[in-house]
Amino acid sequence: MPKDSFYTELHEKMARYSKALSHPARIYIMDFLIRNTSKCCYSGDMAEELPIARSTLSQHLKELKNAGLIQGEINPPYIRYCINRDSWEEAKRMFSEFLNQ
Amino acid sequence: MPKDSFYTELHEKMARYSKALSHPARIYIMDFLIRNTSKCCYSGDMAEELPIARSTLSQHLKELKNAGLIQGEINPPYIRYCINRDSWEEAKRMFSEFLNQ
DNA sequence: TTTGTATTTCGCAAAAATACGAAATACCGT
DNA sequence: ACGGTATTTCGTATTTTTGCGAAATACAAA
Repeated sequence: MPKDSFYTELHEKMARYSKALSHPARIYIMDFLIRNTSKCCYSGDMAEELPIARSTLSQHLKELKNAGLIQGEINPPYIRYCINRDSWEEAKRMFSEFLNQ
Repeated sequence: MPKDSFYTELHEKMARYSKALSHPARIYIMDFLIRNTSKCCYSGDMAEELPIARSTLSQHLKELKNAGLIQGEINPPYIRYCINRDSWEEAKRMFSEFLNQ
């Protein structure tokens, strides 16, 4: 079913990525994951640094996951999060084209 | 008064710019303004293309203005909008650093 | 001074985002 | 089977965003 919208797929996608990054906690999380690609990044690692409840952090992680920017590798009871490289590359490309056109 | 927040100025700013771009209509507007730097860009020009009420468009313009991304040159009854080059350059720099770190 | 034009502001309603604590989940070690 | 641990989901409250039409604004032209 083709997207029934006035806006282009590109515009919708840009807006979706932007929205995912529109909260300082989520910027923090992405920053954390980017700077620690080698480390295991558990929810708890970030929860210790961030001044928000664990359930709230969990929601932010879910939103980033829904936007496709991150993924969680389940290893109960831990969940190791990391950047979704494909989406991240796409986001990079789109932002860079948009910003530098 | 120093910002009393856990997050850095940079993170706050990134989130603010992202939020400004978190709606397809606002992506559309920015795109329009970027592609028409030579033209006069009146609210009405965009209102004719966008499938939203003029008052709604006006609100989106206000948000982009509040985020510092655009500015309006008043020439009643017209208002000519354009990219705020300084902020735009800053946003470019910040996004590119963030995305490519 | 009245009329017209482009745009914004106001007032409101509906939807979405944000946040928390409590409860649920899912596995491990004992 | 029973706790212990890390994390998520649920229920709920508050705030913010989005959207519209009607009214207001501000100037130009007649």
